Amino acid sequence: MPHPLLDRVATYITLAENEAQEFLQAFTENQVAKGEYLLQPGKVCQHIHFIAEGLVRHYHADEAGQEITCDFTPEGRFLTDLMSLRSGEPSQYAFIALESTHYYSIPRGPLEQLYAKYPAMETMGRQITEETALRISHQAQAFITQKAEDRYRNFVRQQPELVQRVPQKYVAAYLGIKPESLSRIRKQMMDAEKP
Amino acid sequence: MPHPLLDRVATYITLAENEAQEFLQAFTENQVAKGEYLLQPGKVCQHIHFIAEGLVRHYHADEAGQEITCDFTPEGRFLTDLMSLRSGEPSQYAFIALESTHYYSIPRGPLEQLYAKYPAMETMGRQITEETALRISHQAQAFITQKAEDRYRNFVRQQPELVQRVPQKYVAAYLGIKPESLSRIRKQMMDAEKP
DNA sequence: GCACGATCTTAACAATTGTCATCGTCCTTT
DNA sequence: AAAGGACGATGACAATTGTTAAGATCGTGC
Repeated sequence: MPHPLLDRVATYITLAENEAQEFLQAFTENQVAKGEYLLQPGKVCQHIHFIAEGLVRHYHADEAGQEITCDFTPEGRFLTDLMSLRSGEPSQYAFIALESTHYYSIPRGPLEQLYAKYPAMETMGRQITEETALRISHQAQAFITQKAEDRYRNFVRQQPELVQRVPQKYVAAYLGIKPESLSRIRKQMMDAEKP
Repeated sequence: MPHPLLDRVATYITLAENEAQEFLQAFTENQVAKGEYLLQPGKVCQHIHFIAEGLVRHYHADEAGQEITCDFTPEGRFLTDLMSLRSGEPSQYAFIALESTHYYSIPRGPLEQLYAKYPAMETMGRQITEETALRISHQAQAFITQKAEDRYRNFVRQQPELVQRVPQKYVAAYLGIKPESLSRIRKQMMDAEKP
């Protein structure tokens, strides 16, 4: 029987039926409504989550207490704060649902046990971490080399669904600009399209 | 006998003497002069490097063919392009020595063999990858939330040695601004200090 | 030592983005 | 239906950074 989490795992490694069951059983199944937290601000991140359905916004509060949206996780991707997970200290981030979200969670301890028992799973974990690092790295590149309009164009091109699903003020925060600036950029793009 | 690479490994895992020797023997020892490449542009990255002494600049060429400095690796840190290493495709990056650099390199194959033989080494590899991801993530955060002057202040505070060792035009590129802008920012900071 | 090129500084002006204030729309709640 | 609030659009002005050009300084090689 198909399962979104096992489908994703299958893209990395092949598990025997009993291994797949043991893997799944280490996870809990959860559901949050729009506006509810997967990780509350100031709490310790103790799980790795897999988003089966829905959309999550990552943010953190800077020194001035401002919310800074830094990423979105839609269905099909993993989600955690590696720093907090490893150190056990409170996370600097919060995860909040932009849509009703269905997800699976595994605590660090059981995950480490699976890693120890099945080295292939650790290999998978390392690959997922690497991919996350690459995603973040690519985003950082974009910030260094591109101006806001180019970042927005690329965001629209690379994740067109998200443009529809994410309120513009969060898109603006993700792009590192103010909502007014995003409005201005969108207008310029509209004007340029239809002279 | 102390060895910079084993010293670094010892901060993650404890190796038996024979394991340490097997680990070391999988590496080759290398030396490049200032201005020489550890990874030439357009080549496949086939190794993970450990910088024992020296300083390396990472850059990549964007669509317009411009060099974009994205990071520096001083002595004591690991260095690779995970994307190219994993895919076997040409790297989008180049690594070039800013100073005479002494380093150790291990190809992907032997590393994977070590991972398979000693799961603790894979654990270490995963941790190093996570740390790299966190470093990059933190840098991306800084770009989203801070203006250029703040990014420069933090760079000076966090890596004061590098400010001395890296030519300013590369610092500017790393900060995502033009050399002229960095000059202006430095002047403003000097003026503010000594009125 | 000298000359050359690379690097850094400085200044004026242009482009981009931020800030502030206002307005309209849509949605929710009553 | 009315009131209120969140969201987005718009415009004027300020702050930041880019662009261009010129000159100063430094190091390197001849």
